[in-house]
Amino acid sequence: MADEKPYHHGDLRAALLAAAEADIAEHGIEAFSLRQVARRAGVSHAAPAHHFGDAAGLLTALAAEGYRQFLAAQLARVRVAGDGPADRIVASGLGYIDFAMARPALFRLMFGSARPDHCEAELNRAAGDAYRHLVDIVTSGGGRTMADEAAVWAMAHGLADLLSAGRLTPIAALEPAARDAVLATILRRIVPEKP
Amino acid sequence: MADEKPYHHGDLRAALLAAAEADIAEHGIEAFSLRQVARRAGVSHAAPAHHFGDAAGLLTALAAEGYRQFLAAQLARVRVAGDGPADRIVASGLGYIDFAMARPALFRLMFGSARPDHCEAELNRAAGDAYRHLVDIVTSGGGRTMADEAAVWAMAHGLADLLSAGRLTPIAALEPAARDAVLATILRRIVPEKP
DNA sequence: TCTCTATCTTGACGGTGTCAGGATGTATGA
DNA sequence: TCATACATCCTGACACCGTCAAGATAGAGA
Repeated sequence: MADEKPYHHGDLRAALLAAAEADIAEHGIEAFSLRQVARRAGVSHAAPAHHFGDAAGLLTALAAEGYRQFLAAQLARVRVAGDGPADRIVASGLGYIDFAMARPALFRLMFGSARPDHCEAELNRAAGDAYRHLVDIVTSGGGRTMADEAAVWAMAHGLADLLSAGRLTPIAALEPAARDAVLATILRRIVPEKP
Repeated sequence: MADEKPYHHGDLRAALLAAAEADIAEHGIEAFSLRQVARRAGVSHAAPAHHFGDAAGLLTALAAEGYRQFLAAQLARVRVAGDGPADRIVASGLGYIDFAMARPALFRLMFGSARPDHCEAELNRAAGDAYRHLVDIVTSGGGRTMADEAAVWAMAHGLADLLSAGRLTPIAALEPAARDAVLATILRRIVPEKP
């Protein structure tokens, strides 16, 4: 009790991040408003500045958290996939697409927006971790060249971006199991040939 | 002469479109400002409203023009490509990527922004023309299934999006001829097999 | 020449991000 | 215990933004 309106929020930082993601999920990144997010979290319009500096700081922190969950989505798929190197590449691609379809606004913030500061240390590290996972998966799957890596990344990213943007509707309309099957077939096409 | 500051601009509509593209190319779509564009074109802050209604109207018209040039970039590559069906698919993909790398801000406006009204008639038609070209190229290249179409589109789009965003730097750093060779190799991997 | 209309300007309104300075709790240390 | 220091949050102000209404200007047609 006694929590009707405590002066100190408790965990305002986390609340603001959650409010920001809800806001961009509802209205899109273009309509993002720091004051709107503050209202949603029930604090004054200048409260976010103390935790994030400015609007770019909040979106940067949100994108960094996004990259961590993005990597987790890929690892979750890999964990339940077969042991073959091709299976792991396909599974990782499906995780890539899972995340993009489940959190389209966050995905666009990470890959299609200039508002986060992509040079900031925490965001850079989170994005680097995800990239290193990609390289590991591809090289352990027999990939040798720069083209192998680019092909796998671009295929997963292209499917994820188009699907999360509401294109490729015939595939997006499939039920999950059938959709996974089609996407796995496509992803398997560009798995580097075993030597 | 007598053009020091004519009250009537002459072709303000075209001037505003050019100013808008220059603006988003310099500062990104997120920093787009209608007043800034008006200043760049040398007119008052409310002048754009007469031609485009509001900011979304201007960006919608700009995106529609972008789709026309996007299709033209693909056709230009196809025109100088070999006659084989696979050659035409690869050429179209290279044109897709050409456009994204040459006009990254415009590409993002078209594919990664919710500010244009993607339901508006002119934009919808221009985007539909580009999509129909894709389907034509794929089906004439032996594609039969929904997966064939999605695979070609996603591969070209993934490469284009990543390259235009400054990722895949090892490929972006190559000189044009070498880059084309690498990209063509990647694109050829997903060309549907001849029956 | 006179009027009509498209074009552009001016001025105002509410909303936004950011900054400075003040208010309010919480923790520290005598 | 209590006073001081600090982190946290609020209030108020400023310039900028998009949009609307109303007025000024120029060219076109009668």
